[in-house]
Amino acid sequence: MEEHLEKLRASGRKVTPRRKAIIQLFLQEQSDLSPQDVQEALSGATGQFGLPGIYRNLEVLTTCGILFRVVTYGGERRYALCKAGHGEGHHHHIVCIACRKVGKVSDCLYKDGMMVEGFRLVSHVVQLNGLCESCAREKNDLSALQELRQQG
Amino acid sequence: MEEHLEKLRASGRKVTPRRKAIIQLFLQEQSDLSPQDVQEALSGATGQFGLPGIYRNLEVLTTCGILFRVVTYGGERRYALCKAGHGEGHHHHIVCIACRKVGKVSDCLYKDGMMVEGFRLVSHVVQLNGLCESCAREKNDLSALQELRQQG
DNA sequence: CTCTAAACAGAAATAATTTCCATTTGGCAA
DNA sequence: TTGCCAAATGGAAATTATTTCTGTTTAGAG
Repeated sequence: MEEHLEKLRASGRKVTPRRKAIIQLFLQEQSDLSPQDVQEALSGATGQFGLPGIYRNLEVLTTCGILFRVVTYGGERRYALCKAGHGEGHHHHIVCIACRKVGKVSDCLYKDGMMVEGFRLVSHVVQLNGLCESCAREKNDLSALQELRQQG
Repeated sequence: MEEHLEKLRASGRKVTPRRKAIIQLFLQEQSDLSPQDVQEALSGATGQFGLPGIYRNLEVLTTCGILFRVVTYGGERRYALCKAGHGEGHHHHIVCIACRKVGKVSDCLYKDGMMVEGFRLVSHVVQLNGLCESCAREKNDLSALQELRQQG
């Protein structure tokens, strides 16, 4: 937790109860969450959480590198805790399709500047989906995979 | 155009004036388009195009491989003409950040099944952004790049 | 030419996201 | 510690995006 708050301070933002509650939630839930998920999870506990505030805070937490926005082909808005430490540079994430655990991918196969099909690469969006070690051991049936393969 | 209509027929869908008009639009505009862009472009020409119909058709055209949905970190809904021919398998696209030209990336560096950071890769989302040959020649000033680098 | 499943039109419902503004608060400076 | 002020909050309301529904039309097989 403290390491996350440090990122907030480093970017000149305030540490507020709301932000701590949201970070706490992401720490508990190991999955990625939509703004609606966050509202549902936090409502009741600490009074009401309005969606506007949640949007604002998810945005702030993403800006200062505490969360990242998961990329899907469907474009749904979902966030997860960024696994990179403060100051670490370019990286991507890989999400386990079974347990939603998030891993950090430091050495991306694509490097900005490289040539691809006649284009010079300037930026790239990469989101990997896979099975983490423990889930891979459990799931030797591939049926669930097929289902999830298309989700991006 | 005909090659696109063939994809429609191949998937058992009907070739309708609406669908032809949408494909035609994407053929003219070389950029990627949102449903709203499509509505604006097509309204007036052939009477009214309601957004519900546009959503439906963009979805259909995507399903049968004529369009693809561009992936961005922001999650906006934008479509572009798929560069892959009928029956071609797994591929990604690279978009020129200057002229929006789309290129096909057939041999992705990531392969499902490979191991990445302890995960077994099941699916992956890749969207590349770069400069096509002609734009790269023009733009030796990097200022525009910086601006676009974050867009995903 | 007929018939039928698929497509269309568009109103309306729903859901997602942003804007606004009055009130409160974290954290720095005195 | 206390006070200040920019930043954060709360929540209503506006806006925009997306889906659902229903009755009508049409592409294209036979």
